[in-house]
Amino acid sequence: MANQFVKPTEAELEILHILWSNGSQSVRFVNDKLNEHRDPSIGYTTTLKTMQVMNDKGLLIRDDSARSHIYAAALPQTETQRNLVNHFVESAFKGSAMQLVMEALGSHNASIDELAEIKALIEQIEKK
Amino acid sequence: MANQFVKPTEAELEILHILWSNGSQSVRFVNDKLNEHRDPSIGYTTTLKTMQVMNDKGLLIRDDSARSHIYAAALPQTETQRNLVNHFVESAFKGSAMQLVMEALGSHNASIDELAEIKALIEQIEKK
DNA sequence: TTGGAACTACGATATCCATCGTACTATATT
DNA sequence: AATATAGTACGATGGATATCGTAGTTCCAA
Repeated sequence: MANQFVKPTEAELEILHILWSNGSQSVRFVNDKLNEHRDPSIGYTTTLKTMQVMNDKGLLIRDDSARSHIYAAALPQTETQRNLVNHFVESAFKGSAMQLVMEALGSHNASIDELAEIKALIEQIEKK
Repeated sequence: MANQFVKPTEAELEILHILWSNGSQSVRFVNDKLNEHRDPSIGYTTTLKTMQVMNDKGLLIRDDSARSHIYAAALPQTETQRNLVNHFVESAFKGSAMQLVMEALGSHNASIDELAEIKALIEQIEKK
């Protein structure tokens, strides 16, 4: 049992999304991104503190060789999302992942291309 | 804006599952169910308190005409799950429900029947 | 070379969540 | 009737989360 999953909080997940999309970045960058579409805005030290906590939890990796520390997500996006889905399926759907799939398919708009992609994935699974 | 979604916590969701599966029940029943597969067990007053809070939040409806109060889930399971999926898609997948579908399809085992059911649903969506 | 801008560290706070203990009340048993 | 049993009400607590303020440090620019 190497990696025990640490579930990020909502605020932490937002920060992870920014780092996944933009690569390793400073607190300043992340805080600015967070506040791009937000009112009231989040204070700089709030973001700093959160990222320090995330570093302690092992969610982020910090490079403190320069004056301004640079943070990176410790796990890739897909792996974290897989863990989150596992947890969510358990708590909200009592383990029935397919029920979740049906719900997500049903009440959200899917494009033609997306539907085709999903059908392809299903057929690939069926071939096994 | 009639019904503002109240997101149940993990503990509350467990209680909701019990009420969805078993219909309206007393605190005693719910607490016993919760402890069926659990060690250490949860104290009776813990469950009582949680259900009282859920009643205040509007997650449960209480019939207190008898000495032992009877609680029911305020919303049906499917509606609550739809709200939870909406929230989850936003926070974990930045709104991309289809990415969630792919993830859930990919890393969980689906039976032949379930896959067929999903394909049928997709075709139904495509016909629109 | 010194004063301000930008950065980190960290303590403090308010709120929420899960949990429990105690006090009180109503019913059931002897 | 007296006592035990089972229920409700509710305050208290510990831990996590999100937030911010203050103190201290480093660097650059006038």
